[in-house]
Amino acid sequence: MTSIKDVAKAAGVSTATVSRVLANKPPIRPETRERVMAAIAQLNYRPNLVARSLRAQKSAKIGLVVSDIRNPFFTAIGRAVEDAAYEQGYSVLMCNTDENPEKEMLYLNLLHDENVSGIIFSPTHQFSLQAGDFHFDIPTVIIDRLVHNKEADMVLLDNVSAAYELTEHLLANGYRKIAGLFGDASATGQERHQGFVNALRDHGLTPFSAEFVSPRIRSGFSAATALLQNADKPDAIFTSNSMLTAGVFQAAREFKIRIPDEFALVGFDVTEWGEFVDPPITVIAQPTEEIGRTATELLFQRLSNPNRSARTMVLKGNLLKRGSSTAKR
Amino acid sequence: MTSIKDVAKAAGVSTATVSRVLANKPPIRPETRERVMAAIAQLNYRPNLVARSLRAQKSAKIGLVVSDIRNPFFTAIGRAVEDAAYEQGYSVLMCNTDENPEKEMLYLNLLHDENVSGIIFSPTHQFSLQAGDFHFDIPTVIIDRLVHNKEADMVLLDNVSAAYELTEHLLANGYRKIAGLFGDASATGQERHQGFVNALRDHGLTPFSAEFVSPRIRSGFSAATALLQNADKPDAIFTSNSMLTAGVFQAAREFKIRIPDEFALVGFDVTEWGEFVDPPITVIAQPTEEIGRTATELLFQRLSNPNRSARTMVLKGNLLKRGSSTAKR
DNA sequence: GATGATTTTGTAAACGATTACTTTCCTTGA
DNA sequence: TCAAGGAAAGTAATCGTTTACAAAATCATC
Repeated sequence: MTSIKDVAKAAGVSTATVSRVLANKPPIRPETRERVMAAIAQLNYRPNLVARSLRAQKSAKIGLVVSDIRNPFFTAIGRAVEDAAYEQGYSVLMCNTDENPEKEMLYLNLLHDENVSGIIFSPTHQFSLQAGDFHFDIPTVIIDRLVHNKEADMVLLDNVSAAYELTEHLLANGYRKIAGLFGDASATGQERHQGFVNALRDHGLTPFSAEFVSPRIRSGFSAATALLQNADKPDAIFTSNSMLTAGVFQAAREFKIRIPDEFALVGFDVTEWGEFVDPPITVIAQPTEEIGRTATELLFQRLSNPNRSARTMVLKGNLLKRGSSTAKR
Repeated sequence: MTSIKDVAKAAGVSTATVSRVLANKPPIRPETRERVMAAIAQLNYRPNLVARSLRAQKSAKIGLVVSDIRNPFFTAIGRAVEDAAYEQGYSVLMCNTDENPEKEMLYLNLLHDENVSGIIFSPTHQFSLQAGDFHFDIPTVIIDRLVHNKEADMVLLDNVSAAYELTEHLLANGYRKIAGLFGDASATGQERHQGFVNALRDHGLTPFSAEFVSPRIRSGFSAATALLQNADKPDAIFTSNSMLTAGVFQAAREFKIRIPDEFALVGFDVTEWGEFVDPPITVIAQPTEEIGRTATELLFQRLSNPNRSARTMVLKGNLLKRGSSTAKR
């Protein structure tokens, strides 16, 4: 392992000089600088980031803590964060919590111990409940899920409006008996429920039904099965996340119930399958790319200005009207 | 920041003793040990991993270098690697190369500079070509793509057999005019082409056509469009990766060509959309979970025994026969 | 050419852990 | 009671950087 000492020796200067050349910190005589550069090139020297991080008490790394990277929503965000970080010369440590508060705490500690400069974090429901008491000693941007904490920046979707708009779309297309399925693992489901109920209320209606279930395909499948096998069926199903949408879709196929002829289906988040199936599914598209990028930028802003007061950015979803919810006949 | 010195002072011992307690390294008098533990708990002390890593010249981190984490194949592998690493107390640094050799080199260097203990790595095509000359100074496990290098362990799919089996399935179901579309970005496409050709040859046939194109949906779409609008059409299309499969599927839908009535479609890799569309797509399922886990285990084996000679594990794909390739009528 | 100001470089102390090597403290046996 | 030997704890060097501070070199001015 060649270290800065070797370079210093080879160039006939002190380690301090080498360090200054590396950091491009004047004053350095051009001549010396060249001598050092030559030695670096010749020895193929690369600075040791660990040592640098120890000395500087920080590192060019940020942590990304999400529930599961296999969720396409988080995959997309992860990618956007990585790209934005890369542009600034930072790298990303990805952590999956599986909605498990213990794993979450473990990773938060790990990131701390690794001297990461900042954290982008989608907290579990349990964390959100106590977030007010939590002290973030590392700059942190919360994404996707609202928490009440003065210290952290946030990037969120306007879930209430998005759900409202999605519900209104169903109403505009003539659907009236609308059932709602909402995830129970985060506050997101509750906000979307709120928008759903608001829209119906503003049109003088009440939900055909509204259930909170665990955000998994299986739960969506069972709930839909129950709804659709009843004599009194809904004419539309509103789902608050793509797992539930998938479950409902599978139930429809299993029981050969045609969409949208027998019932309309709408949900959240762009997925590949949702575009490829026939009919494709109407959804609220979250601007994942923008969320990831914005969160990362917010983080870098805070890194360069630690005293700036916390900001919350609320982004709008984008309604993609597709075949699963065409006008009722 | 509380350091080991603070703990030592609080417990009335030297830093060496604290370190020994932490590492659980006898000899330590039970009484002292307890005093130290108490101080640790009271000060809420957490060892600084950066300092530890600098001193030990290694870290409990491994790097994962893949082309794009948004590719479901790599997402699944990433998740499996993370889980396996987590069990050993390791964390994972994920890097996307976008098939770009420069980015790849940059990340390989970064991982080196971060003192990662090992690397799991899916190399670009360009890297593979020169891999023989490359010296891995960090234990490395290559996945997905064959390279010729004595130093690295490898976990691969038996692509030739898998493609052979997939082609035979088409033949068994009565298809004869089979076109092949293969990715040109890695050796994987070539191996699958090999299996494809072998199977046809062993049945006295030749490909209806065989093209190497860039592994993107768009390429699949154009290639399929050209194939299907010709007067002399294939009765089946074999694709070597899921991007191409998607492109072909979209082309079929765009031009209202029915699968499998007008042509059968088969490919590689499990995707959500491939299961959800009607008919679902016949594919070779790669054991992603197993690939990730095996690679990680191989890495840990090497970490504990650096002299062990390099191993290559070849895993079998699993043919999932589905609606897109039912017997020809 | 001496003086002081300015530019350039070097010295050495951190950062927070680990660990070879010493030192101190007990036991034990004669 | 003392010596020897082992157990327990301490001292200080080390990992590879960065950076106050000190020192040296350079330059301009009179």
